[in-house]
Amino acid sequence: MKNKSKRNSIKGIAAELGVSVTTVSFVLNGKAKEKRISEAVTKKILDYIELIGYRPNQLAQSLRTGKSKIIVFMVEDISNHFFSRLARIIEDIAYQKGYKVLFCSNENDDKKSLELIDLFKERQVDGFMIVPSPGIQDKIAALKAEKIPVVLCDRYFPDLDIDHVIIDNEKASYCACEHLIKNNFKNIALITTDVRQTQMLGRLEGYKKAMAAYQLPTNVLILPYKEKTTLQGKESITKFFYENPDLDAAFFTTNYLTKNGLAVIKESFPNALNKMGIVTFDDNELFTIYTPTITAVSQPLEEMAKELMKTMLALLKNPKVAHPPKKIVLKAKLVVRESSKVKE
Amino acid sequence: MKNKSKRNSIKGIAAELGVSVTTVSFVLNGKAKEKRISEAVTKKILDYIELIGYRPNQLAQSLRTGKSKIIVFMVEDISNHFFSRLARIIEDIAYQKGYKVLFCSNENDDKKSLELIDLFKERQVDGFMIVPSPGIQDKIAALKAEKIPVVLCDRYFPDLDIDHVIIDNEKASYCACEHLIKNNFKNIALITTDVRQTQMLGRLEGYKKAMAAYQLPTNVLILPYKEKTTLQGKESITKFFYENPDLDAAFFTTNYLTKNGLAVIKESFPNALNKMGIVTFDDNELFTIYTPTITAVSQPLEEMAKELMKTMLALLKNPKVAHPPKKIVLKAKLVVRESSKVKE
DNA sequence: CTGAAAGCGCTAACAT
DNA sequence: ATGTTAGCGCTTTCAG
Repeated sequence: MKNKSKRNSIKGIAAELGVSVTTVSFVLNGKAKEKRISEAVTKKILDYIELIGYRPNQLAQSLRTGKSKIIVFMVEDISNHFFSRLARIIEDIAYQKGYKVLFCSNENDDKKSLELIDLFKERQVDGFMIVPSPGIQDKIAALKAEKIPVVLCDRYFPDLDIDHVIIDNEKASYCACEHLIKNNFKNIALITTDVRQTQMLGRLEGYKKAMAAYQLPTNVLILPYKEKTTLQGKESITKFFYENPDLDAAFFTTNYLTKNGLAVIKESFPNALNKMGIVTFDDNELFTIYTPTITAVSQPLEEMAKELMKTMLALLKNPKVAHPPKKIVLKAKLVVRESSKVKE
Repeated sequence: MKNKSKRNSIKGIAAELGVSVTTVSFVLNGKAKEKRISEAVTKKILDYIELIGYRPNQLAQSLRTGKSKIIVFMVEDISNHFFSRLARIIEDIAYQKGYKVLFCSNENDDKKSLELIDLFKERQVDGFMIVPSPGIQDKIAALKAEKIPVVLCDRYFPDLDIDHVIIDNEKASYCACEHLIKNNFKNIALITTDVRQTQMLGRLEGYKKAMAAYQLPTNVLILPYKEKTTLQGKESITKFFYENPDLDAAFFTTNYLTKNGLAVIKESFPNALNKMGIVTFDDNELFTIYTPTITAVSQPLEEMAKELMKTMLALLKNPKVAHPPKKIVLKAKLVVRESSKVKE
């Protein structure tokens, strides 16, 4: 028997078949016709490759061509329902197009983001799809300057001309609030975080504009991002509700806040559950089976993932060429359920 | 100014500094002492590297060393809460140890699994952590034969001597059932899928044994895996409940079944919600705020991830050496909540 | 039509 | 103590 380990390379194949590596390489890359390799030789090579189940070493290929066929999808937290669902869709599209996706979580932390980006640059990934932490504007600009494909997602930097796909947060928020208002809620709280990135600012703005438009008071609770899952966070919400007994509705700007908020309501204000209007950003299947079912601003995950990949693939095709950045703004959908119904 | 693009390699640095590539390489790899490079030269190189922000090309490094520092974590569906949470923990540990993780979803489909494995082998990943689909036993054996590190997760192949980390499904299931029984439920349904892998078989077996031990009747609904999220799946559950009006409790063997089950109960049997005993496999924060709160078999995610990575790292350290496979069986925890309380 | 050879960036055995 | 050099496996230019 042959030395298997040695045969698994172009060189080995060439030696075995008595042809040159060039010929093998051409055949492998479908350039047989173009380079006018004889039918016979082509077939011989193809058959042999089939026989030994040869697959080219992607590492070597990447080193040579400078393309790794890997793209990075950096999110806040891959275990967050919103991001993991996005990731799943992106995965499918990418694999279809011959790309692998490296997922990673930056926890919305600048240091971690920067480290990760550098790490992946060393690895020569072909592009970055990033849900950016607040302070990495310069790094993103640097990537673009280096002609490395970058697409931002969920939030972006207004000062930067970088491709991005986001939703119209302000409008989505405005609509959600208006919906509550039209259902007779008059004292609506906004529960949000101290994150000062575009997505959250937009949601806050939408709320403020809606309240102003209908001349209603604003009641905003801003929680530190760090408390997103802590007991402390729950306590702050509890306190806020106690101090504002007149509230008749609550709008949560992101899914982890909603979890905490619902927990607080259940624990400390059980009566409120059916009296208060409740709307949340980010949908979840479980909201359809909650009692009451929860009204949610549902982001178009499928569409976002598609646009993201479309934009990325376009950049990948021509990374060196300057192009006007694609700024894609999608619409979210308000899924009306029981929790925001008119109460008597 | 210097030609930046050219300087970003060992060769460039060596040229710039008038030393040899070897010296640079040694310094880079912390072998300065060992190879007795002079302090002065070492410092000069280090400083220069710092200055230009040089980072070695991992691709080239990998090609040379044969190690890519990438491990694969293949799960059923990365958007499934159970798997995405596992992934998040694994990600952290891996990065700490200098590894990146490529996540992918096989949808419990053999064809997809095999394709993915081959894809990643071409990419020379260092190891595989796999939640295997039912029919890839041979492929797993082949990987092991090739001395490629593999660790299975969540389920395994009893005929194969492969490292794995799983939970004691039978016992977890038995305990859950026993808990229901002790709370006076006498007609307990098991709602499961037709997946015939160890994890599901264990859960079924635990149920059967518990029912036998307490001389209670069994009521098993087995749903096709394909219907896991379809309307069809819901209809089957509805039908099952209609045809078995005596049921006083339901045990769902996996999280997507629970979602469907709760939906069905809410839609078609709203009274049952507070009368029936309900227990589910796989915990979810939302279960703590559901009404009633839902009793769940909670898998030790943190511990699973840690053991997985520990096992993988051990293999990685010495891939060529035969070793007795580590078969790690963890215990799940029953988190008792309102849904399984004694009803009157 | 096919082959020889350079080179992607890095490591490490071998030489000095 | 530092330099020379041979590859890792592949693509591609240039020569026949």
